[in-house]
Amino acid sequence: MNKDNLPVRSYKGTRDFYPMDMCYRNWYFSKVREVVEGFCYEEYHTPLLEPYEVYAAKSGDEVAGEQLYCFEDKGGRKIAIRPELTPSVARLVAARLEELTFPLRWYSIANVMRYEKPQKGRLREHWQVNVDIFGADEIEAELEIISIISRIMHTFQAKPDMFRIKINNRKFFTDVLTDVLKVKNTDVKTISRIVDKKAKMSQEKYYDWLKETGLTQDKIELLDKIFSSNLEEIIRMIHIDSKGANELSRLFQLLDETGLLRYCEFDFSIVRGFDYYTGTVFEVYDTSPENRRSLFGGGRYDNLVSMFKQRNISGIGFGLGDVTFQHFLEGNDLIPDKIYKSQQVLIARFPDVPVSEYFKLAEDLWSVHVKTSIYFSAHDKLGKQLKFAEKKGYSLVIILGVDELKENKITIKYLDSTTQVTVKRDECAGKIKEFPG
RNA sequence: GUGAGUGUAGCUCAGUUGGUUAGAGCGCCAGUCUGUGGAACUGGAUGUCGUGGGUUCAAACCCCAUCACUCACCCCA
Repeated sequence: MNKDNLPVRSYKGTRDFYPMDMCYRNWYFSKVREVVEGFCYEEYHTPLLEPYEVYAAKSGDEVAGEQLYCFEDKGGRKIAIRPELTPSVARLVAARLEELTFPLRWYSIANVMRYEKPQKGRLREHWQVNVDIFGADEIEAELEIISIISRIMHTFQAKPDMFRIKINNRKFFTDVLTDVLKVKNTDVKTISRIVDKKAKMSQEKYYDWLKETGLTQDKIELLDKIFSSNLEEIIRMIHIDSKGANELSRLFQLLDETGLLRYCEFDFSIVRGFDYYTGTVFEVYDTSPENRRSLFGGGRYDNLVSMFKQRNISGIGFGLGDVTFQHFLEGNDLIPDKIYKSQQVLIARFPDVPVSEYFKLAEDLWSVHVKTSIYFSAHDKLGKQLKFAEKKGYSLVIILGVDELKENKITIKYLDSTTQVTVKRDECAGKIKEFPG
């Protein structure tokens, strides 16, 4: 082994997709695509690179700062690799604001990168399905998004007890904090950060942190009471007319009426990291403790398009990450074997038959869309060629030796059994088409 | 960036209180079998024991450093 050889591993936190991995990925994406296109969503695609400023303003400190891959291009422009898709799609919408017909239903499947320490369910590069609605202020847009999520889960045969859609509302959260807890507007963000982490830290640490922000003991107790209350009870605690409360109760009413409520629950601790969310926020969790990270995350954002244009258009959408979702599917044994596609026909070679004969045969099959390849070495023994075919996952081997050539026949050998059949050359394609799969 | 764990054949791993030539299973290659695969049997190849230093008569094993990977924290899909 040469020490000077380059490493074969992919860059830290990124994955190579070998053919087998692509079988899975294509299967997974095509199922998601089928669902969102069923809801009349249109696909778009944006560049991997965006101007740095697109993320600097709205994405949240951590993602825009530490986790952003950014550099100067040769012209001295500050460039970032996208850490998420939402600002890009907002840019697309803003650029054609005047000519687009709203509301828009758009989706994209693309890779994003964040500079972080790789661990279970979190890599530096992952593939994300991004689904958004632009220009629909109605709560029905929320309903549609939740409906798409549940249908995606249903498409993968996920049972209701395998996942939970946890819903909150940023406006509601702020109203509760400022009205019920009398927290200053400027402290809402700090407290939302702490609340966001509540589930992942110890009780003591949680209380200590809250105290540091200036929350008194009775306020902390009140916050605990809020967490142990259901949505109706919290709404009753508010004295002002809360738009967020109205949105939430209307949404849950609709979820109930449409039967989607069994997948959903109100969760006051869901606030989400991105600064741009303004209304409904939600995350989807695997109920298995083995896979603790959120599968989907999203919400409503009112001010993202206005970053690019004076006029504003509201948006709501979600991202679905492939890494955690794969863990979800594996953990629940929801990946069928049949997604790993096999090859179809291998044409075996004999040294005393000219290769042009084999090409003629192959062309007959290619022309009727039978996946076919010709063995390269004419001198390998038939046994070796069959072993190769079996290992590679071919279903059929065509045998055309001097005997068959003389009689203008070929032999089709079925690899999943021990049977074979000899037919006339011009019946070959038809016979193979009869073979299932 | 902080903390913990793991690094031995292509893969999964064993390797005793430090003791001669480094082990297994799977996989790979060849043969038994010159026009018939999966099974069986026989044989074969493959290791800077992550890297560098130290302790010792002697290191895969002990110590230090370093790198890589994994997990957790932070943040997020």
